[in-house]
Amino acid sequence: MPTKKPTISSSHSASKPTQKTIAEITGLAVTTVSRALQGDEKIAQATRLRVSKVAEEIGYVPDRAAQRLRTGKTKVVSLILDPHNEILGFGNSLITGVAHALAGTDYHLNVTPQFLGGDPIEPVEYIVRNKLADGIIFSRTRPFDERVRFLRERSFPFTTHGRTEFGYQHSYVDYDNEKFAYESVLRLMQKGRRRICIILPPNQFTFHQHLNYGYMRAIRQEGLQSYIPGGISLDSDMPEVFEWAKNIASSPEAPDGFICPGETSFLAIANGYRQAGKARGLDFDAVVKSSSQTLHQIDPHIDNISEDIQEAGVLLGTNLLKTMEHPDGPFEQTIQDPDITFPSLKSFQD
Amino acid sequence: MPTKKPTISSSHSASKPTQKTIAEITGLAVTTVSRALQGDEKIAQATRLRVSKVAEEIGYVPDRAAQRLRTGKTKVVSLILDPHNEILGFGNSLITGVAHALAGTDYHLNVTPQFLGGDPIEPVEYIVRNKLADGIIFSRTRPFDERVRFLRERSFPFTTHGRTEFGYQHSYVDYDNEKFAYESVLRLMQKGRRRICIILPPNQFTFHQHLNYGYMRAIRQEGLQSYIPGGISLDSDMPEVFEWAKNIASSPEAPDGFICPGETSFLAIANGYRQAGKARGLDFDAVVKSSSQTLHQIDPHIDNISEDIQEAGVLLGTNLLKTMEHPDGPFEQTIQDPDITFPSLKSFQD
DNA sequence: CATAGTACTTATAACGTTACAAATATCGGA
DNA sequence: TCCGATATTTGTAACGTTATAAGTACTATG
Repeated sequence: MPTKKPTISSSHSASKPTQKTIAEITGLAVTTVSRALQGDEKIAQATRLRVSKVAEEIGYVPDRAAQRLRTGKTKVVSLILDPHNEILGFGNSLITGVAHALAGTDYHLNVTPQFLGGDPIEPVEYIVRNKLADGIIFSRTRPFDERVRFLRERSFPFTTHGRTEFGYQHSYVDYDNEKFAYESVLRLMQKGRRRICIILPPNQFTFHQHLNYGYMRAIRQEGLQSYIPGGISLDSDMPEVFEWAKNIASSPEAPDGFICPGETSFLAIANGYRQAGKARGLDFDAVVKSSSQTLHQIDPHIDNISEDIQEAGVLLGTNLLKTMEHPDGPFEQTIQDPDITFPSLKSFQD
Repeated sequence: MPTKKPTISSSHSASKPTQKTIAEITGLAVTTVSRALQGDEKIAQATRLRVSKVAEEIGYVPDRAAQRLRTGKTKVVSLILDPHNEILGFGNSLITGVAHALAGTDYHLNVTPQFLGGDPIEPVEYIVRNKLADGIIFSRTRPFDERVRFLRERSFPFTTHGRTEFGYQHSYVDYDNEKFAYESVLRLMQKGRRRICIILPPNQFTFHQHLNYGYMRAIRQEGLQSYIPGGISLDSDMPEVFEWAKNIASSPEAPDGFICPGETSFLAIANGYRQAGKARGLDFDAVVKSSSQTLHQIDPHIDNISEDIQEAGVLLGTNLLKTMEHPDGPFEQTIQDPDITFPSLKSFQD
């Protein structure tokens, strides 16, 4: 007789089924059930099948708290949401992307918002201290990012959205902002623009450098005039940018080409110029980096290079999964290539 | 001698400090430490103080997995993010709001994205089945919402963003969409508009009814003409709405007033009309419900009634906390009052 | 000085899982 | 038939916490 008779004991059917319940039904030991569910090769295939069938039938789901206590693994990934991501669905796309990458694994996604004005290291420290996740994703890296240093020191798995300039490697996903800026300048020149202005992010961020390099490379190469506004950044709010644009528009040194690595700065600038009586396409042009469909849907003629944030989320998720599996590298490093497909100049004219 | 001598044992300072570590240092039993940390009045105040001082010193943090296993409480709140929330920072504001409400409590926020096209009950069932949270927040309720029914049957704490029409009470936060629609009609009438069109959400949602009631009430009361487009809803994407608006704009029955309970539908309509040669302020007017600052920043003259989504998040969070504390009610029910302050008609003219 | 009450502390067990070491069953070959 | 190897299963303990019931010491009372 290959199996002992099922021991009909008092407790199953009531309350939540556990491995113990399965053990009682199958007549196996709890250990065996555990290992069968893990797919351990050392357990007879017949047993594995029988166990998972019973598990299925009685609706067994493993207790994450118990697994976590025993194994030390949370099976959670934390995404730290930057307050600057609030604009135009950035955060949502990122979340959706990461969630997609995690779907099918047994990892859950935990979103920790970083409050405006708080030190960026805080949520990271909190997660590590309280062991709330097995891996962390965060964005807006700086060249010598404190968070990267912190996590690396503790060998805590992470992936960043954005690069750093440390001497060592780590997992990241980034957008080729240098190419974006470079190509944008060329596009504006192609349209006959000569005084090219770029709205840069605050200079502590790595992607400030990348944008700047690409921009300056093209400016120098083509012998154009550069214009980098002092008081305005990608993080300035719209009214501020609007005021600035309105003022500069009527000055003799008014730029005639804008590179906007964010949708809102474009909107503010376009409005400022319009307010000053200057029309886009006539008095100035702009290339915009958009992370949503909104702008393109408002006006498909806007020169727009899109950054696929949801894809970035997927990449961040998969890179982090790999990093958690092999904590000592090789580190997955992915650069998203800007998709440069402008409306043709001809069709734009009519 | 009131305290035993600290037992210097092998293990503290290495590895993660636990209650056991504190017990060894203070010479108390683990149970006492546990109860002291919980602030149990039965433990001498001196002891409580001493324990928390030591805990502080050695950087003790409770192990959430162990607490969860023992108590059955996850101390997690799940926010289910609807894919339709992706537009214009809605989801982010909600997250930030809930996070604010939870800050200072020992609850963590877990964001579960609901994938587009998936059954809305799925994430709810999943969370309940796997006991991933102690309470759930979700949005876009229907009059007889399956999720509400499901959770209520199992007495699982939840708060909804939006009302239902069940005979029983539950905790919710909602926006007074009826008032929004009603006041919007009046505003458009005040501007001389007579053919008023409203873009409604798909009719399975409760807030479709509320918007419709408010709208119809004002339309009838003032003897205006109503226009509810058939093929278009608040969830239609921009190009679709744009096409529709462009077509209707040049027909004899073209509405001259629009109520847009979402920013993107306004943008699409305004573009469609413009494309058809019709100008806002001249040929038509619109009242928009905005959940971000973007629109207002683009043009402060747009008649705009704002819905404070972050506040909604805070309310949802606090309501849920109360519900979890008192699972049998009374249920916190909050209606957000639309802030109706239009630019004055005079100043709009110049 | 015994007694009851009060103030405070503690041992034990348990939550559900898995790692480890050990036991048992099965099989092929001598 | 016995032996060793292989296949499979199992008992025990532990992860860190808290609920329960029980303990001890001290204080007030008569």
